[in-house]
Amino acid sequence: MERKVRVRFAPSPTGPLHMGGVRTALFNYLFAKKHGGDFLLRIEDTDQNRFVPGAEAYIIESLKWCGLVPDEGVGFGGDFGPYRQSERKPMYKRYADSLIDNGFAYYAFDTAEELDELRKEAEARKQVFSYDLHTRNGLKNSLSLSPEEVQERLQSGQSYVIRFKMPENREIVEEDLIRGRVSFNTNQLDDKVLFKSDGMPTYHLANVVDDHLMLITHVIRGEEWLPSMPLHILLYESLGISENRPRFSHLPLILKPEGKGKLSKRDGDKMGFPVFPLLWKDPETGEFSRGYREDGYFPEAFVNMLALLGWSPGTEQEFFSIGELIGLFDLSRVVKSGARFDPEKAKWFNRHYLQQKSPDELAVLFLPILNEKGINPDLQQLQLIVGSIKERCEFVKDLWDQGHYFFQAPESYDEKTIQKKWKPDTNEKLEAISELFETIGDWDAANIKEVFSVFMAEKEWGFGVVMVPIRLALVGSSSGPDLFEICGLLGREETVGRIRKAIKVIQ
RNA sequence: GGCCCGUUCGUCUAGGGGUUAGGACGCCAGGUUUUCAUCCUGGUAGCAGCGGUUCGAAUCCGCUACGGGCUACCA
Repeated sequence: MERKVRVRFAPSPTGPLHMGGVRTALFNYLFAKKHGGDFLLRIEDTDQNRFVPGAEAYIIESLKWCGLVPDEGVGFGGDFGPYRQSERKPMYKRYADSLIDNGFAYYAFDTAEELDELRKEAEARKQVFSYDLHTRNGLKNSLSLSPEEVQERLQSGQSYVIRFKMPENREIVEEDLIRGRVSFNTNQLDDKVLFKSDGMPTYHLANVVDDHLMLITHVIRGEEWLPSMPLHILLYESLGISENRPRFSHLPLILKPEGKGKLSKRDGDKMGFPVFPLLWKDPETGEFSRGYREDGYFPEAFVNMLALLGWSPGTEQEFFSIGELIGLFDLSRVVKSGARFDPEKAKWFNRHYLQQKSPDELAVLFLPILNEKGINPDLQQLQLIVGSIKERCEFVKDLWDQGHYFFQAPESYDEKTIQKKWKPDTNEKLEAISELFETIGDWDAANIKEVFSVFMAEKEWGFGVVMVPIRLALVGSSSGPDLFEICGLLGREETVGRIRKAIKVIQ
């Protein structure tokens, strides 16, 4: 019988979730939903030293914002809990003991200081110390020490770790669902710690045990885990649980927009883009890191952008709803090489999703920004304004930059435009136009344009010489939507008032 | 250093023995907008290098170079 697909996203609560982590969650989610399976959230908090308060809640909120809601996990219930590894602590020792009993693992009594010393010595000789089949017999462990001494140390409560005894000269070959055949020789691998002296398992043990217990069918994780895949495979084998063990897929990393290495928080700070989904306040330093949500990105845009970073459906389609992504997603189409992140393209995606929204929707999103400035516009009027300026915007907050003059008369006028377009007779012409405007019957864009055109034709004035000055009077600069539309939206009184004010102020 | 993974326009990618090597972002130009932005049209630009296999290689193989990851009682 085919097992139900079950995948997990398993972050550590050591800080805010990185956008690379969000992408890993996304690909897991897409894969699960594509196959009618389950998507779980497991919190891997086995390192008490690196625990950061608030990080877990941040992870959960980030997933929710992106619409990647787990079927099971911390905060979401489920039958395979607890889903926080710290709460599963008692389970792991049993597995570690079984490994010892069957000769696949051993106790090691070397202190962290002793090992540190060995590493330093090796470094001095331009070598790298490795706890492995070549060195383990010369170190303090249950392989090198007599059984009596091991018993004695154990009984006296001396602290120890449990290490995996890496077998000699075995070829571990695995078919990675993204990379294809990957192989390792165990002679190159070291004896990893599985169980720490504080009684907690390391990632390797906890990960394998939990994936087994939670019936995980596919492990989809970042490429940084590829080197430990043979260890994990051997662990399943040694634990006698390899029959239904998961298949592996290793995702390419997200790289810096420029320069070397993977994308880091620093890059965002330096180049002015968020690296995290949500705003984060470091509980220790109080330092803030910007988030996509607070920067004004729509979750659909963020998810769409992330989906295409390292994956492509093979068509020329660029915009996808989450439903389309689920339908199209395929691990074999994930790219193998690392992807440089392009903040410009992220903005482009947001522009697209903003343009897709109706003026009503945008007006609702814009309203809080206006309220904060003490402006309480009529909602219907606001929708009209938004409709005329939205195509110039990438973010909701751009609506203010593009349309502030609808709510506040300009305080100053663009100096360059004055120099270029404000001629000696401009004031005179604008006064004539003000008088004209006062006589117009229906004050709407089409009619204003009509009457204005007739007037201009009669006077034989060129449009260019008055259009820009009027715009300057109304807006303060030389950009914006159609001038008559602005006049219509502003209303007759405001329009004429602003023109007359400009006549007074300029020249 | 060792091990593993990778390499198509500046960037994200399609293409997996015979293609004018396709699309998107960016950039540039033209058109529209009597402004600016949008929008439309066009353009720019790429198979890392060298060997091999083959009638034929971006595509398969090898080497080199370059990039990335791992090499903790971190995940």
